[in-house]
Amino acid sequence: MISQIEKLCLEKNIKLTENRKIIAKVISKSTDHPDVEEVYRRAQKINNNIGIATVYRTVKMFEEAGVITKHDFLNKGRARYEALENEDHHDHIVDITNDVVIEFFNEEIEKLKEKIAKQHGFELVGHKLELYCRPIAKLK
Amino acid sequence: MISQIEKLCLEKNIKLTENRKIIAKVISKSTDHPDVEEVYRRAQKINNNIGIATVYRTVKMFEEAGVITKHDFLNKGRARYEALENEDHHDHIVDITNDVVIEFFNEEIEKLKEKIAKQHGFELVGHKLELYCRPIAKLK
DNA sequence: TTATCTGCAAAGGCTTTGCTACATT
DNA sequence: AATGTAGCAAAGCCTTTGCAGATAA
Repeated sequence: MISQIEKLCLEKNIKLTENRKIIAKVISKSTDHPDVEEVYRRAQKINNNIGIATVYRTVKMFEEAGVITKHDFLNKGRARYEALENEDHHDHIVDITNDVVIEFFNEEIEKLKEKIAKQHGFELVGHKLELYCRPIAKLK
Repeated sequence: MISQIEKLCLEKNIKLTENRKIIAKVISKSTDHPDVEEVYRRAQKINNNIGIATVYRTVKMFEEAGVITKHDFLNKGRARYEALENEDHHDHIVDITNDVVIEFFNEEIEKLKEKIAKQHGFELVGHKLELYCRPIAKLK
């Protein structure tokens, strides 16, 4: 089973070494937007010879090639990564109580972003939308 | 003329020393979301005895008190600040060609943010929306 | 006086990079 | 053989912090 990351790497002529395959696999299988330390930890379970510098170099490379996406939720100064699966762009709700990230997609927001950019004389090339939230307390 | 920052500090019982007044003034007068180095440079023109540690301490304090707002446009890992004037919340268009930041407000987006949070069972407590754009090339 | 603030330099956290050995073509 | 890759440790960048002197209430 080839991951989306590996597929994109092939398309973009990024050589997939053993280490890179491991890192690609770890990120592909993660649904929790792990940071570099966490990717490193998970990668080490597969091959404990891997160095953290390699993880840093690889995620940077994947990100610059547009193969994975980088986030810095809450401006914490610590990068977190996710694979970008197919074309399904999405935004994020950050549950600040439980430190959990939830993905969502909203067509209206997508349209508004384009519209606003255009109104100001710009072409939209990227964006960032994060909603910081607390779970609504359930009443008994 | 008392700035909005000073006013908020009074309300929140933040002691306004000479240095803090200078920093408040610098940020109040800036429309370009300066980073710490830049606030420091501008503050030094007013009093060249001020240290950069004081700037770091002060902007952090102002930010935690909700008196100014911190950004990290494009995840560059460098904080930039702006005063929050009255209640006029706004989002940002980042012109990546000219490295200029433009503010905008869109009522529909505001409503959608609330709605999306609610749909997912959350209460919205904050958010971040940045549109990364390029100016549309003018045709002759 | 007592608590707070400030400047400086040192330390911290995350990330990048120089170097040398290693792997792959 | 030649080019690119990896691990380690060192360096870099932005930010925070310990400390001692200065300031303010």
